[in-house]
Amino acid sequence: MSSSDGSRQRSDKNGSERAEHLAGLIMALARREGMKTGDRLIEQRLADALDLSRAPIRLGLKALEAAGLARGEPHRGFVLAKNPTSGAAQPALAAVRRNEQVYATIAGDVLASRLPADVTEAELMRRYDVTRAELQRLLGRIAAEGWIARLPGYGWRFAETVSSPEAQTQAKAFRAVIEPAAIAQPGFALPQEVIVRLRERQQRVFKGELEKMTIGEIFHSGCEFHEEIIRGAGNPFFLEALRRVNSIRRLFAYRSFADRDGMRRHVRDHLRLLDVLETQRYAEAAKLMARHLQRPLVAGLS
Amino acid sequence: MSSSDGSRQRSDKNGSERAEHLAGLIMALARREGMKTGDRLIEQRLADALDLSRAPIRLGLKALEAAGLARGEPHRGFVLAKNPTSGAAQPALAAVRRNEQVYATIAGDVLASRLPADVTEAELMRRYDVTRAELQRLLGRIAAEGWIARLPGYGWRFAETVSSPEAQTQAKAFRAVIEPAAIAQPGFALPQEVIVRLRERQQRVFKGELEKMTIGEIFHSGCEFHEEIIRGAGNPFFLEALRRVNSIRRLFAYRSFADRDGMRRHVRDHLRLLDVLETQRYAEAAKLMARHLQRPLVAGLS
DNA sequence: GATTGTATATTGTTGCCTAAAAGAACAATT
DNA sequence: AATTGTTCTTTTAGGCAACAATATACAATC
Repeated sequence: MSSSDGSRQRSDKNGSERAEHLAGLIMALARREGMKTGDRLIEQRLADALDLSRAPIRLGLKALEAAGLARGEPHRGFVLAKNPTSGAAQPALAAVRRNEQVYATIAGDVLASRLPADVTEAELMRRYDVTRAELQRLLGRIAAEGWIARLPGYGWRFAETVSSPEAQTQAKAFRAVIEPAAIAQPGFALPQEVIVRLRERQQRVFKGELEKMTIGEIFHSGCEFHEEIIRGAGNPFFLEALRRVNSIRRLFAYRSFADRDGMRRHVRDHLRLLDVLETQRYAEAAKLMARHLQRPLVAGLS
Repeated sequence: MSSSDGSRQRSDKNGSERAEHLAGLIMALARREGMKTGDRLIEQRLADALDLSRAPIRLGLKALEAAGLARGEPHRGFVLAKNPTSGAAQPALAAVRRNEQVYATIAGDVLASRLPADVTEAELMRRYDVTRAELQRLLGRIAAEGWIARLPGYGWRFAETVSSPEAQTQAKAFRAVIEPAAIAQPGFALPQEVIVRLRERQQRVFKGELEKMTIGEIFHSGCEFHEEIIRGAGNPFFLEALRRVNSIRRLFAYRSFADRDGMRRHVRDHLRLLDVLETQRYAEAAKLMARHLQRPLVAGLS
């Protein structure tokens, strides 16, 4: 990609890269929340949602204003100037994606077995042209996702989980066990407001917005749905396990392409499931979930 | 504990601390493997088992010799001079444990909710009197075990998983789902040699060695048994999920005390399970496992 | 009363450097 | 043929400085 002369300084160019990144995060959040032009962007609200303080949020908002996506007036805060799903919002979102590039590249290399199981940090720094700090943050994240682990001595080792070609099937088999079982747990319950929120989002996806969404967003939305439901078991181990599987499934998702029709059917499944859950017929819901997860893969989703 | 004047330099004293640690690792391995006085300590073998190279192993062996636990002759390598389960071997093992102290302290504080959910690195450095590097390694490990996660901004957040008082029950409920399900998976199979190895170890524990083992070792042995079995499903997601649960259960294990009788019954369950697995009656084995996991808690083990 | 603007303290990052640890290759020994 | 002893190179860790990002508290404004 870039130069190979070892100079790897942070390309500060003109605008702060960090600010653009933050702007992207805010825009992505706005999209997820289904916000529209004219909606207020309240600092504290955003800060809470993104687990940050107001200071970085403010940076992002200013960058958003500079990009013409938000309008701010003194003492009155910021307001969305463009619809987050519109074309104008794309560049800001791309800033986030660019930040994910190295991650995605590594993921791809591991999936394609272009990397040995054991690697050293220096090797990775050279290969992907990143600083040690960037790499370490990245490795930390990957480690948390569970597909790399530190060796006692030097270096890291990739989990076999990921590179194996059966991983996708195995992930499905695993989910087919834990998700229905979670619903069938004694204390399972899903608050009404959660059901409402989930239904609303699924319906929004169902009619209309599907076409505008990226694969990443579609996938993310699906994960959120399932995670929200498994949370109802009140047992964090189920949630954790699903999260982990999903973070690995996401790696595959980058490669699959969208099948909009299959996805429609998929979302319909979700809506039906919500109906059953609402009436607290959990045994039935568990069966429904099991069937849902046994459906043939739709663009790597489920 | 130690001084509070902020001076926290690596106390090199006389002997290298690292070497003692390595010696402890070797001794612990020798115990696990059931080695006896006179057995050879082959460098490459040890290096492979501990995922290290020969250089650090050699350091550990020298430290072991200095402690009188191993005897070495030129060009003939090292030989165990004491039985690893004997009292003489205790100090070396303690060196490893000392290294775990901070980890255990943090674990205890989290379990007892003496720490807030969100913490900063500086706070932890002050509280536990460790350098940043030590802390980062520790946090990395804890993050890999899944009970802390980095926040986007400053600081870290502990998972609710751990601090909740129901965690133990929830871990059990989760295992009661995945372990039998793993055995019931279509392609489940356990190689004969694995069964033999597991049976051998369980029998060794059953008669005799139980009394000599520490709680940590007993727990470790139990985990290994279950992990080895779930591995038979050939689906790494099951194994990973169990590993993660176990690493959290280990935190509780520090607090529970051993009930030797309950453990005998427990090991008997294991042996019976192996018998059924050997004859490939997997459906039956799955049921047996389910029952095994529903037994009342025995000193936090199962 | 909620939200924004601003100032300040705290926290984490980065780069540089030296030292120490680990890995790899090969010769020597049994 | 396997294992140990030795040497050499690569890789990581530690500490410290300056710096950048973040959090927090409080005043100002709507």
